[in-house]
Amino acid sequence: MIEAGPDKASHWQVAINAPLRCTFTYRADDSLQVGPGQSVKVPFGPKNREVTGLVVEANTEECKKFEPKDIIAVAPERPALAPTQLKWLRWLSNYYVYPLGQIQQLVYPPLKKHSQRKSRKEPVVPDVQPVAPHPLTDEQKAVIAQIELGQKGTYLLHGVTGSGKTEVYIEIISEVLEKGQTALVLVPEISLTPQLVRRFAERFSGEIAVIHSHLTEREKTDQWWQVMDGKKRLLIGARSAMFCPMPNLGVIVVDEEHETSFKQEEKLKYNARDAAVVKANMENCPIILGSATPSLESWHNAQEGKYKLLTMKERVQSRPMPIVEIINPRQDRDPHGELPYWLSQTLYNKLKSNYEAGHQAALFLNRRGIAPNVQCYDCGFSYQCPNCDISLTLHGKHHLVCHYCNYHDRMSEECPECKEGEPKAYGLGTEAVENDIRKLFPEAKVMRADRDEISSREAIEDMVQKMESNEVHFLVGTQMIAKGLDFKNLSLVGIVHADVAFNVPDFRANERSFQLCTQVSGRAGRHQTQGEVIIQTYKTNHASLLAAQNHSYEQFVGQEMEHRQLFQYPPFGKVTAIRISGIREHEVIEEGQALVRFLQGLTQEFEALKASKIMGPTPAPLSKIKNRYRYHILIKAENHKVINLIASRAEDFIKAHCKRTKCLIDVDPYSLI
DNA sequence: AGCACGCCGACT
DNA sequence: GTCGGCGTGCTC
Repeated sequence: MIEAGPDKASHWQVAINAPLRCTFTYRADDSLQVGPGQSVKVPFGPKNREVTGLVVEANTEECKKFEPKDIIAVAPERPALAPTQLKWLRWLSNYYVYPLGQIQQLVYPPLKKHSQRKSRKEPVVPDVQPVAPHPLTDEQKAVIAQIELGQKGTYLLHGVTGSGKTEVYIEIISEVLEKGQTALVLVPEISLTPQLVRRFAERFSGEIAVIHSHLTEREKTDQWWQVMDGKKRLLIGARSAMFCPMPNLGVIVVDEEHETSFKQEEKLKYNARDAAVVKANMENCPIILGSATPSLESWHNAQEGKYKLLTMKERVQSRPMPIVEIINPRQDRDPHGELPYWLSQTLYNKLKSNYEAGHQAALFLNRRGIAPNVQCYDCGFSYQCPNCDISLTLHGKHHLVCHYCNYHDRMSEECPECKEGEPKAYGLGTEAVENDIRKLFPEAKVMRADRDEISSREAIEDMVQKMESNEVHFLVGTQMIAKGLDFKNLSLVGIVHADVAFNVPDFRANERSFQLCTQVSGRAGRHQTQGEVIIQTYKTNHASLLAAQNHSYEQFVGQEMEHRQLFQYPPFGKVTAIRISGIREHEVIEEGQALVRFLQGLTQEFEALKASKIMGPTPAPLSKIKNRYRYHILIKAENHKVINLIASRAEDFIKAHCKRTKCLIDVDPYSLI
């Protein structure tokens, strides 16, 4: 009875949870309910250890080379995936050159369905009283009217900060839920605060599930099942939530679509925004990408007609945009030399009058600690990390830390090299800014928000609560305070040293500094008061800053597109990075060179690949981290099809020849550092 | 990833 | 002599 029935296959191609890109053939007993999309347990390897696998498709041809093993069982608590979900996973596997069997692990929650223990923790989704919808502005109504539900379509919602994008999402989602469908909202992890969840909960109480990485495994599992079982129909989550299988999906929203944190940098190096666009298309539902500063990729797609552009230029209740001033602190010193060197007279005056008027101010600097470098005046000695190619950052009075491997050292009184000079701190960090502000405003409450101060979710809550209740006068922080926060009494924002953002060897540096300045200044004066923003920089004529000053996305995008086109960078071409690292530098170089030679041979061999470029291996800007030397190979090509062809051949070559180094393929990389 | 197989140094 | 280091190769 080995013969399979006419309508039921007995042999299946199964993707295994192992770093293998090929599928394996298994036989299913008649008693098992096996089909494509089903999770199964199979024996694998010489000891027949039990691993999970994903049934991809029925096996068509008999192969005599091996005897297929039997599928042990259908995996418990793993409902079979819908055809569209399976198709999407296969797309991810192919596009990002990553084994399907390992992607499968992202689809299911980490624990068993029901726990015995009762949780004493706060519920993940707050219990709130329903609130009536805000009246919509004409612009919001116009945008909503253009979004067609029930069919596929990608919409780029470009709305200035404070234009009320969230109200648009809420309106669309309520229509989708009314039709009995489900909705997925993806937001950057950092902005997934209870404030945001509460806003949705006030409109859709009892319908919401939330998934992000700060939940416990139990909480995550429970939320996951609520969605899979159809008990909760609106899922709000960070990028990983998009793997949760949602029945009858009616819309996807990606808020702050330009955010680089949508790109996962490890394992499956996917971009959640791009993957969401593909998912929505496969599910045949609309997707809305929202941002005040759209990524150049999305903007380009809108210009090409692939995405439909929706624009909101007005802030709700006609609140004015903040006034932005660009100042060179070197040319705006206080005449008596009493202010810290980093603080311009103008910014100080504004901080002072703003404080005296009873308003809050925020100072932004994208660097932690007291100073990023400690050097000896006499001999030039500088404290370096022994494991990484970077100087140690000073924290507190004499505590030195490496921000990459957490190496600790203590700063000595005299120079460890020449024994004569005295080590001195160079450069600036949030801790130093905080100290200086405390000295300048001894009566004021100063709070610092960076990774050293705010490490947990509760700490963010605490910070938000203290800001909302006006317990804080000055907030000093990094990235953390740039995104999504909305404080009524915050009317002044200072960007302490904007140069940090664009002095990075990366083709997206300009884009990032424009986004940063725009997003940070969007924090100022969102309510009654006129907001003010001071950008301190040594490059007062930097084009990205001027565009941010004018609140002109068009101005920025025009000049930046030219630059990208000139160098064939995205969105005008596709890039893939291969990151090579190893303990011995010469091995990294040798294997990298071998890989480059192979790929260059490949591009010359085939006519279709002639236009693509293979560059490197070049040392990464951070050439050593945790005692591993790091090199890059960059592949540039005109479209993804070519990239994918080269990348999959690279993958094969790496498997066969790169034995002494670790090689990772990063399709559409976000950081080249 | 895991696990076996195989080839060399340093131990009871 | 053999125990175990990890380089190499395979997994339906």
